[in-house]
Amino acid sequence: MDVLNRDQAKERQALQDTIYVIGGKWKLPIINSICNGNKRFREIERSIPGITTRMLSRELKEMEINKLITRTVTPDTPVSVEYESTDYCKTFGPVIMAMIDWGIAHREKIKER
Amino acid sequence: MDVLNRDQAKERQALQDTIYVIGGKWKLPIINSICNGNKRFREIERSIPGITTRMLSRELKEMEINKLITRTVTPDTPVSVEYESTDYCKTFGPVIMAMIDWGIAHREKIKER
DNA sequence: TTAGCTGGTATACTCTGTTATACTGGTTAC
DNA sequence: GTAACCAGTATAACAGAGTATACCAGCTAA
Repeated sequence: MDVLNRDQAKERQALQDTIYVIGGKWKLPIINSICNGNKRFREIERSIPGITTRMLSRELKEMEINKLITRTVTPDTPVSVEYESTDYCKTFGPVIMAMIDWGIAHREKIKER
Repeated sequence: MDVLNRDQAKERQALQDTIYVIGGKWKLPIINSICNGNKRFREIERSIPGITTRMLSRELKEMEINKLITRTVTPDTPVSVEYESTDYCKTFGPVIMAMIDWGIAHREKIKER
């Protein structure tokens, strides 16, 4: 395999790795919501119309395991739970921004017709 | 809804639009492969280990319908089929690059441990 | 002539992401 | 006391993305 093909394979691998981590319908919207300052479960839920409590619960758990977010329980009355994005999570910033830009341009393009 | 929230809703919508268009396991790797100069069916197939002819065939059809790629048949003997990315498809460049960058950094990070 | 390339299609199946709906236990407000 | 909020869990079912395997017709090089 020559240098060019080695790079292509590496890039394909990297692309597929990323898809593996943030694939699915909800992970990026959740990350985006939390990065926008939403901390509470119901707050995040409301910020993403269509998501169910079950999906949100599952995704948050998985993302906590993968160190993308932290879950902090404050045992006051009433108990409050706060989710926050880790620095690692914030490295998705450029990916999310690129996708937002594309989505906005896409809508503009459709509107034009 | 105030200005800030309107923006958040717009960004979330754009993000979800993009996920809708390029979601799934194979679309971005296929786009990337074609943008890297692979034109022939088997060539693309070989460049993406693990993909089946069925998935590749299905995705290529859908992407052709959505004007992301063109399919050109040259009726020589033997018949040759060439796929090429459209300019519209190339607008995914920044998204793909951001994801490749993330994937590479992700591997580096894992290697470190 | 037989093996292997091309560009796919056909059939059947699995799997899991996703949805739908209901429910819990504790707290606060009216 | 009852309605509504919080942070979820439980159960069941579904749809479709993805896999596995075989096969086709036409061509070609050994």
